[in-house]
This record gives sequence, C-alpha cells and structure tokens, in this order.
Amino acid sequence: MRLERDALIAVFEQLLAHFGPLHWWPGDGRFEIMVGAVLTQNTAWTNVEKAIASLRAADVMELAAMRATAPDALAEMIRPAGYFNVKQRRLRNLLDWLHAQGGHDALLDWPTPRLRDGLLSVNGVGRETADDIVLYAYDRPVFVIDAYTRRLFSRFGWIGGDEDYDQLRLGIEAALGHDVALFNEYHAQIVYLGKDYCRTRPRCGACPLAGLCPFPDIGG
DNA sequence: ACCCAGGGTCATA
DNA sequence: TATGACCATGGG
Repeated sequence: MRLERDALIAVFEQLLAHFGPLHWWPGDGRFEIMVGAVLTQNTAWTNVEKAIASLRAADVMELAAMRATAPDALAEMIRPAGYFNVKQRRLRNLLDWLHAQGGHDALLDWPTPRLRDGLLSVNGVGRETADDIVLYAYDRPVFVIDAYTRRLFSRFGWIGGDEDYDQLRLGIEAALGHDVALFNEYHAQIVYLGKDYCRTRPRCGACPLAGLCPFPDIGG
C-alpha cells in the first residue's frame, strides 16, 4: 500500500474539474442522511430516492415519527430500496439507539471515536455506513471507503484492494491529513466516477482520469 | 435473461 | 481470520 498525498490530490483535482463540486450528501439534514446511509447499502441511489420520497410523503422522516411507525408499514415504505425487511430492522435499531442517546443532536459534541464506535455498535451499521454518517451528518474527518474506492485506487496501483477497511482508511487519512471538506468531496467524486465510468464502460477512453490512470485499458 | 448496485450479518471451518 | 449464503428492488 503506497498512498502519497500529491498523487491522491492530483486524482481528486481532475475529478473535481470534470464533475464540478457535488455538495454531498444528497439529502436534507442529519436524520435523512442517516436514513439514506442505511437504505443505500448495496443499493442504487435511484432506488433509495423512491424510498425517501415515500417516507417523506408519509411524514415520518423524523426520529419520533419513524420510531412510532409499525414495522410492516415502515418496511412497505422502504420497499423500493430493496432488502426491505432487513433494512427496516436496521433502521429501527439505529433509531432506537439514537433515542437512547437522547436524539441525534445529543451526539453533536461527542468525540469522533466515540461517535463512530457508538454507531458501529448498532446491528446493521457497518464501517461504511457509520463513516457515511460520521462524515456527512456530523462533519467529522473520516475518509469513507467503498467498493469504488478500492477499485479506483487498485487500478492506480496504490493498493492491493483487499486491505482491511480501517487499515486503508487510516492510510488515506494519514496521507491527506484530516480535512472534512476534502474527504466529503473526494468520496462524492469517487462515487460519481464509479457510477458513470468504472463499471459501465469496458474501455476507459472517456474516463475523466484519462491521462492520469496508469492502466486505462483494464476495463470494468 | 443476466448483471449489478454508494453493505452487513450470520453460520461455519 | 476468512469464506459463503442471504437479503430484494429496479435499471441497464
């Protein structure tokens, strides 16, 4: 694993120049970000949007109201996001935990490690979901690792791809320095890249990173 | 018809 | 620690 700041920044700058600032997370407020983070697990965001719209329409996009929603009804609302039975439970686990801590605003002054570990203690909230929440809902400098990040950085030859999640995260954080705005925008850019190019295009001629990627012809 | 998506848990070895 | 099964909808 060889992660250098200059190389990481060069990729970031080129992505930013191509896509423009993305202003993530797509969603409104801390609570909705958390809900979205759970719903988007292994799921296309377009599907999550339908679920979020239905939660809003039912007027339950709020901690107390969603917690008061019957399990079957909640599952039905989030159905388009897939895994709806599993996610209904995971969502409820998170809501119950938040309630037990005094609500999501009570977490605002928690130190980052406590916040992260607390979220990870919730069944159904894994490393990526926790880090989505920590970074995008609580503005803490953790770098979110997802499948796209591994694919991209592997392609550049910076990592093997099968590194332990936290080993990889800490390596990137050490290289970049703890910068919330940078981490926020970088992860967003990576997801955009992965979504539009890395998988759907077998050859990378039109890739925004053309000219920078050492292996542009590997394909998806 | 097939592949995959902004993962995570659980059982098993 | 490390695999594999499982969860499920919607778009390409």
